[in-house]
Amino acid sequence: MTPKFTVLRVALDTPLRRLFDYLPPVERAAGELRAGMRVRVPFGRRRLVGVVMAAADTSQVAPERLKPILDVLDAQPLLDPAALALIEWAADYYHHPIGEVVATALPRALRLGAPIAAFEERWRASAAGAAAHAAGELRRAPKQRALLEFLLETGGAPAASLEAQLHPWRDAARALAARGLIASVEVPRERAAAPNTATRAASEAPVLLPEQREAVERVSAAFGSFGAFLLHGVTGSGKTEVYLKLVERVIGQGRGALVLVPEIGLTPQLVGRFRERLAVPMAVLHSGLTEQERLAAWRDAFSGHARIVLGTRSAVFAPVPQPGIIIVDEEHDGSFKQHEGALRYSARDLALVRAQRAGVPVALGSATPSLETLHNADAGRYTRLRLPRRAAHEAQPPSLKLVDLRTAPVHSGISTPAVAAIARHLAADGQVMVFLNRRGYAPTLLCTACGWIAPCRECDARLTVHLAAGRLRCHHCGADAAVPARCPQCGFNVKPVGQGTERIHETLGTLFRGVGLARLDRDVVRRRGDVEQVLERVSSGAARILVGTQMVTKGHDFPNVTLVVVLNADQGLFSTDFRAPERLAQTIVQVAGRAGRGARPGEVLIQTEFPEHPLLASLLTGGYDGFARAALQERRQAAWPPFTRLAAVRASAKTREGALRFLTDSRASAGTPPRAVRLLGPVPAAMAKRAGRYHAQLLIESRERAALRRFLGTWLPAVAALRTARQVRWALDVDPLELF
DNA sequence: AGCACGCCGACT
DNA sequence: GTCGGCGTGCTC
Repeated sequence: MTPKFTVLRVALDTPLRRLFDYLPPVERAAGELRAGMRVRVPFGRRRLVGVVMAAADTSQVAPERLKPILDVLDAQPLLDPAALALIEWAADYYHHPIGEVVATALPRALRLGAPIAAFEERWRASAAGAAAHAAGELRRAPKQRALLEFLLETGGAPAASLEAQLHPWRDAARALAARGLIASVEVPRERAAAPNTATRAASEAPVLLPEQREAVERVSAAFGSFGAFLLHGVTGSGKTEVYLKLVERVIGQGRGALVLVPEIGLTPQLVGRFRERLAVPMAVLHSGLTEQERLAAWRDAFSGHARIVLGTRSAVFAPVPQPGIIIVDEEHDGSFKQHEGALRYSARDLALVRAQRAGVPVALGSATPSLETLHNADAGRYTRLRLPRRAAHEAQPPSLKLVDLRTAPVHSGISTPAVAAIARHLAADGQVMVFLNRRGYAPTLLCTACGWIAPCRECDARLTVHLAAGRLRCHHCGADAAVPARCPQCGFNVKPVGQGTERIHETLGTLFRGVGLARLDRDVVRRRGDVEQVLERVSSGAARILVGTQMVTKGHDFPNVTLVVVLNADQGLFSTDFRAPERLAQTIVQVAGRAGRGARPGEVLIQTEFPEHPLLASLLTGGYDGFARAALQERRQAAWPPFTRLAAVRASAKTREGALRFLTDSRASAGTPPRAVRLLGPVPAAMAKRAGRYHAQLLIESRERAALRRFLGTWLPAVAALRTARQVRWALDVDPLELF
């Protein structure tokens, strides 16, 4: 029987956990509409852009309440079936309203209805225009004459270049067009992404080590079908060369590649290497782009013009027609997890799902794989490929040593042995990297008389002293105040206590006069290109000591760095967060990996008050593998992930009670949860007050992924419907990375 | 989330 | 007498 009518199920950017049914647009056949196309629809009093997820011939909604679609925005689906499947999977797995997942997947411009097919307005002179010009007309209209001349000389130009060169030109154009002397047309935009200017041919690529070749072959053998690979290569082992080779092969087969990287602003070198080696257009997506740039990159990827999409977290949703491989570089990096805002997703995990749906291999690369990934490799779900050696010939793994801060003399945060080592390496013509995960001058401003400590009014935190700027700043809410000259409590002297990168930089400057110094942290890199400038000072040798935070650990390759000093390994040794040891080990191994990448051997000094701590001991004797084995054992015994599954409901409110009340109500609405599921809490967050709001969380734990999913599926709609839910900001975080 | 409707306080 | 506070309800 033929259906009486067709409805389109549309995803709309609202927190409502359902699709909305619409009638086809008037005077258009429903058959023209396909899943993945954007439509404009009436929604209450508003008009919204949504995405058609499916067509159906019945609706739960009474027919008289169905409204017709106003407009169809796409001629072709903006989201292909694979993208829709990924979105549906994410909505289901993260228990998130599908409309918001769709919104997360699209750049803002497309969400608001911008066309994906890129057309531009081009102007050209007509034959009449040429004749008029030849006849010397328009003598009394200089603007019009200039425009006409310009168009005749250039043979036509896009509106954008007229805007740039002849502004104002619109009135003149209108006048000329009215006389038929010039005309405008909408034509397909010229390609935005220029092909990479490959300066090194593939044949000039470095010769791969046998294990690199093996990795390339093993992954290549899986082309055309799903397979997950862990590319576990020590720092400096040449993972990037493996990626490049794989991408090159995929491109050679006429397919595309998706490459995910952590925070791209910090790894300009990787983008550079792709551009240098692969002579195809590449779309680069990261958070530093303007909306226009993001849209342009998306268009390039969507049209198939850019065959390589390289981007950060949200690029996991970017279109890649005919994908051949997905690569996740530094898969352990926390920035793949979105832990704020509406949809909290792991781009690494979604990359696996996407690869599976697309039937292509996915390669997860890291020198310090996450314990989850190692566990999956152990369980045989991922194929483990090892790169145990450094690729640069002669490069040796660095030697790690601890400096016992209980016995070694320390001045301004740097121990005497560390100072001696720095002097030694500088004398031997080496470069030195000093790592401290704390920016600013000092973490505390203290009154020496009464013990007052500068607090943040809005957070349970101390203000950090930024001396050069003369400001006190909160690193949690951004609060900013002048450094007081005297204690506001007793009027006595205040002084900065403790060490930040700014102060260490200053100290090193006095200890090593005349030696070039550079600093790399969020305070010194404000604008685009700042990171490159600092890195350039290091690679050129102008700076011989680099002081920095986490930023220095990210993939930069400085062959002359022979010494790395970790100033304080102790934050994280005794954290309540069960993932803190993993993060600390990853940071230490990553920063240590910056040493000895050239011909000379590297040395790593780690300052600690707890040299006998098991984490440090296992790192020193067994390296990251040894640490990971021990840590996984502990996780198993303590029943933490990856041996159990976690989710957290996080809430914040203007009062502590408000946040806790909502979570208590949430817990109550669960009734008696299934046996496999446990609810823990609610508890206030470790730093309960942040930016003037009080944070609390309720933890959900289960031994079975499926049981957790089922429970959340029934419980969450009830939570969302709670009366108290309206009075708080809340979100579900599935597979949370940080517990606080 | 928006956006409206709907009842109770301090002001043009 | 109104402007506007946020509780409640609805969106195909």
